[in-house]
Amino acid sequence: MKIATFNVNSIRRRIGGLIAWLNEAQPDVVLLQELKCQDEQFPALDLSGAGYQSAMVGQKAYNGVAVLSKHKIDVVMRALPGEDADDHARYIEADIDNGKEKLRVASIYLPNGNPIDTPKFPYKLRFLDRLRARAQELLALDRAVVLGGDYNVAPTDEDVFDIRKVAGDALVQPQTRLAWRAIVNLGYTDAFRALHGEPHQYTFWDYQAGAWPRDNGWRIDHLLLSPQAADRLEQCVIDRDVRGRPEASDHTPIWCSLKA
DNA sequence: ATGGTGGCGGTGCCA
Repeated sequence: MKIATFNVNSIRRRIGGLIAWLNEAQPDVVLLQELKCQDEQFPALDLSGAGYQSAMVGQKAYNGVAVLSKHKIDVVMRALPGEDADDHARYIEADIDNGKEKLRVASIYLPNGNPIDTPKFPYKLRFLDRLRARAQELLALDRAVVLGGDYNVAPTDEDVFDIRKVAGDALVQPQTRLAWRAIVNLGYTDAFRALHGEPHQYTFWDYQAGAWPRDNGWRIDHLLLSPQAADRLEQCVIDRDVRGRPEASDHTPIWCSLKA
């Protein structure tokens, strides 16, 4: 079972490249973020033509998350509980049933949180706390759970190109990292870090200031695994070359494979 | 040190 997460930065701009990558990588499940479209604009037909069912939560111009799957999708939730006033399309949770097993997944687009002296930062921290509460509930399922997405969190200084240049950024604040660890410490495994110790392995490079050619990146897209999923973890790979293609997203896909 | 890019939607907001 191969599960990927990919912030596409507009599904309509990226649909051609996305389908090309789906055909190559052949993931079973894909968690998408930053669709930047309303429900009726989502290219479900193109995706079904490529062999993927889809479930999504759209929003005009901003945010938007989806689950794609070769197997049956049963949507469990279309928003993260805990803040009724939050109308951003940032969370979708679903069961994937391949006939042999049921996998619980969520596609998460965490708030960026910049600048940190505005209400955007406390919103990010509240979202992280709400996610911790949901992640705790999901552990009670005693099943394989994969919480994937753009967390907008660089967990350590080794996960950014130069901490000195980005020290004031919401993605590296001590409070942000503390809230991230509160989720991990419930018993979730950062799939990439479980298998790779190398520093400076990135999933996002800004469009600005030549960040990609300079490799000025950030590791902020993550796959968090419940114990039952972590037991089965086989591989975790950042498909870095996708970022270098024409009309690329500013993020690149990362995927993990779980043994049967 | 500074300015630099991209997406949406049709102006500034967001990243």
